[in-house]
Amino acid sequence: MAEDRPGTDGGMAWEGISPTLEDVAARAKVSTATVSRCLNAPQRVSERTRERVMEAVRALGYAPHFGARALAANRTNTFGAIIPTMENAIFARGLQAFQEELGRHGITLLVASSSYSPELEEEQIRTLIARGAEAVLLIGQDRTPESYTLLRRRRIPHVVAWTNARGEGPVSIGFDNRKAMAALTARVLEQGHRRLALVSAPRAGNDRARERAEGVSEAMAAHGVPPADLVLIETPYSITNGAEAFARLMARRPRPTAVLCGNDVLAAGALRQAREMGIDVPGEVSVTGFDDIELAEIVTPALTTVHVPHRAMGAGAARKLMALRNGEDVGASEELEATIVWRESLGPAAVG
Amino acid sequence: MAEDRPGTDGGMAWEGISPTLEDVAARAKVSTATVSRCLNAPQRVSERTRERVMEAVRALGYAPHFGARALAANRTNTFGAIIPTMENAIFARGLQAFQEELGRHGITLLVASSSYSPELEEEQIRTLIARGAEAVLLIGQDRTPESYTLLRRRRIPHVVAWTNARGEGPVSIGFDNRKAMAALTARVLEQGHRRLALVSAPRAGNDRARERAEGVSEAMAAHGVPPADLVLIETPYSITNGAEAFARLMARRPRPTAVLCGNDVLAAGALRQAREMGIDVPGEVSVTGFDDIELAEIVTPALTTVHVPHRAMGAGAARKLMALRNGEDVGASEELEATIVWRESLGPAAVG
DNA sequence: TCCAGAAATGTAAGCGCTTACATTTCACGA
DNA sequence: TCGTGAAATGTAAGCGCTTACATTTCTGGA
Repeated sequence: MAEDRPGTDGGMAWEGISPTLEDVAARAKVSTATVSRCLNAPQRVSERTRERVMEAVRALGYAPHFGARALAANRTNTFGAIIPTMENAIFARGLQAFQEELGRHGITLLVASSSYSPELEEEQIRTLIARGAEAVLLIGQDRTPESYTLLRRRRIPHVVAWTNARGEGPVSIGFDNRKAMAALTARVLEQGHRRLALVSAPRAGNDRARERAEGVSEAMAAHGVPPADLVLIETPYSITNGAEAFARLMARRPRPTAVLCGNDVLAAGALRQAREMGIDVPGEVSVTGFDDIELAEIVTPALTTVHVPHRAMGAGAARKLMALRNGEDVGASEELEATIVWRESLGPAAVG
Repeated sequence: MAEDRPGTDGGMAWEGISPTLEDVAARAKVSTATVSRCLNAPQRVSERTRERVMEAVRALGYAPHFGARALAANRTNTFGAIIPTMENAIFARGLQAFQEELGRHGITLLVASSSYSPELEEEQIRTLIARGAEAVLLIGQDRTPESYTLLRRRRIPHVVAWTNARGEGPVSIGFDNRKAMAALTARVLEQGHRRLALVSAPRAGNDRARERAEGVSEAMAAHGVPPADLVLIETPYSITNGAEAFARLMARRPRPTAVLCGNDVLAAGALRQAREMGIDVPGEVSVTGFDDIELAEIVTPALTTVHVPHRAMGAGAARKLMALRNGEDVGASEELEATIVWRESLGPAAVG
C-alpha cells in the first residue's frame, strides 16, 4: 500500500498513523474549528468549504477520537446495558430491540455481562460510567447498594427491566414475575398435579428467580396444597444443569409429577434428560419453562411456558432512558403483561 | 442521600457530580501526579500517602475518565470484536472464550454486530477504532477493501476467525469450512443419498457460507454425483427461515432425501417444520446442521452436524491479538480441526 | 553530623477535540 | 460607492488525565 510508506502519498508527507483534526484542517487549509463544525453542524459551514474539508477527511481516513470528543463536549451519545449473561438467548431479543431503538436515535450501546454476580455488576457499572454511558439499562432489582449510589451520585438515568418495581427505587419496565409464575402454577395444579418440583436459578441476588419461586408457593397455597411440599432445586441456568436437576428429581420416591423450571433453558435440559431416561413428557411427568425464547418451540415436546414481552421491554426501556436523559419525566414504572403459552409439555397428572 | 446536597458532606463542600483527579488530589492534599501514580503504579508511592489517596478516592466515589485517560496515555486496554449476529448462539461460546482470555489480562472487550452486512461492519470498525480499540477480532474474510485499509493504516492488529485464510491477507484462526462440509457431505452420500438439498445462508459477503456450499459440490463430484443436481436455497440464518426453506424443498417432486443446512439454526427450523408436516427424520428425510451449538443436542432427532472448535478459536484469537498488540510475531494462520458429530438426524436414504 | 543517592512528590506540558468569542468576509440596499 | 448585519471563519481556552523532568525528602554509611 502506497500510503503506508512515508513520503509517497501522492507527494504529500505521510500524515501519521492516526490523522487528527489538525491534519485535516491543514490539508483543507482551514482552522480546526471549521473542520469540527463540518462534522458536527454542517449547515454552519459554506458549501465550498465543506466539500474541501470532507475531501480531506476522506483522503486522510480521518475518524474523530472518541475520548477527546467526550472530554471536550462532555457528551458521548452512548448508553450502557448490563445483562446477567450472553451465554443463552434469554436477553438477546430484548437487548436487540433496545439497541435498535437507540440506534434509530444515533446512540451507541455498550453491553456488559455480570454473570449473575452483583459484585461484578457493580464493577461493570463503574466501567460503563467511566466510558461515558449517559444512561444505563439494568436487569432486575437486586444489586449492591453501592451500585445505586454510584448511579444516583452521577445523576445517571437508569431503568430496571425484567421486573416490576413498585414504590420507591428505580423506574422499572417489566412484568410481575410472581404473578406470572403463580398463573402458570395454577394451570399445572388444575391439571391435577400435586407433587410439584421447581428447578430455580440461585435466588440470592436474583429477584426474578425469587419472585418466581414465591409465585409457585403462592399458587400452591391458594389451591390448598402445602407449599412446604414443593421440592426445590437451585442451579445456575444452563441446559446441562437442567438435565442434572431433572435426573435428581426423578430419583426421588415418590417422583414429582410436574417439574416447573425457572426458565426455558433449564426446561430444555430437563426434556433432554427425560428423553435420555426414557421418561415420557407429559405422559409421566409434565415440564414447564419460563421466558418463551425460540428454544421453547423447538424442543420436543414443545414447552408450555410464560411468554415474556422481550421486545416491548427492550424498546420501552430505550424510550424511557432517552426521555430521562433529555430531562423529561417518564412517570412511574410500567408493567407489561406476561402471558401463558400452552404447548405440549404440560398434561394431566398421571393417575396414582 | 446527604452527599447529594451541597455543603452537607461532613462539612466539606460538595465536590461536583463527577469528581476529578484534582478533587481527589485536593482532598488527599497531594498533587494530581501522585494520585495518578497511586492508581497506575501504586508501588511508586509511599504506603502512607497511598492510603490517604485511596481513602479520598473512596470517599469521593472517584472513577477515572476513560476518554481523558485514553487521550493522555494513548492506550485503552480495549479490544474490539465484530460478530455477524448476536441473535442466535452461533458466536456466543467463541466470544465468551475470547472475552475470558482478554479479561485475564485486564483487557476490556467492545462487541458490535454487523448483521452480516459488510457496509455496516465497516462502520463498526470505524466506531471501534474511534473508541480506541487496540486490536480487533473479525469473523470470516469477506469485507470491504476499505475495512482492511482502515485497519492497516492505523496499524491495528486484527485476526479473522471462523475461517482458514491461506497466503496473503489477515492472520486467521479457524477451520476449513469447505473441507468440513465436504466431509459431512461424504457421510451423507455414503448413506446412499443422491438427491441432496442445501439450505445456505446468503453467500454474498459470507465466505463461510460460500465455502460450505463449495464443500458440498466438491464431495458430490468426488462421489460421481453431478453437483448441478444440488438444490440450493439461500436464506438468512433463522429458525423460521429454516422451516420455510424445508417446506419449499418438501414441495418438490421428487423430494430430496437429505437436506444439508448451512448451520444448526436453519437445521432446527427444518426439523420443526418436518415435525409439523409429519415427515419422519431420518426415516423419510435426513437433515444435517453445522456448528454444533447446544441446540443441536436438544432438538429431536438430535442433529448430525459439524463440531466447530468455538472455544479454542475464541481463546486462540485473544492470545494472537494480545501478542500482536505487544509487537510479537504470531506466525502464520492457525488451522483447527472441525469434526463431524454423528447423531440421529442422518440415516440411510429411503429406498425408491 | 554530613552527604550522596534513592525514593517520593510536585510542576507543567500536552493528548485531540469543542465552543465561546473575536474577527473577517459577504450580500445587498441606500 | 459605502455601510450594515448576517454568515463564515478563526483564535484560543479548556475538558481530565499521564508523564518527563524538576524538586524535595528520606536513608544510611563515613
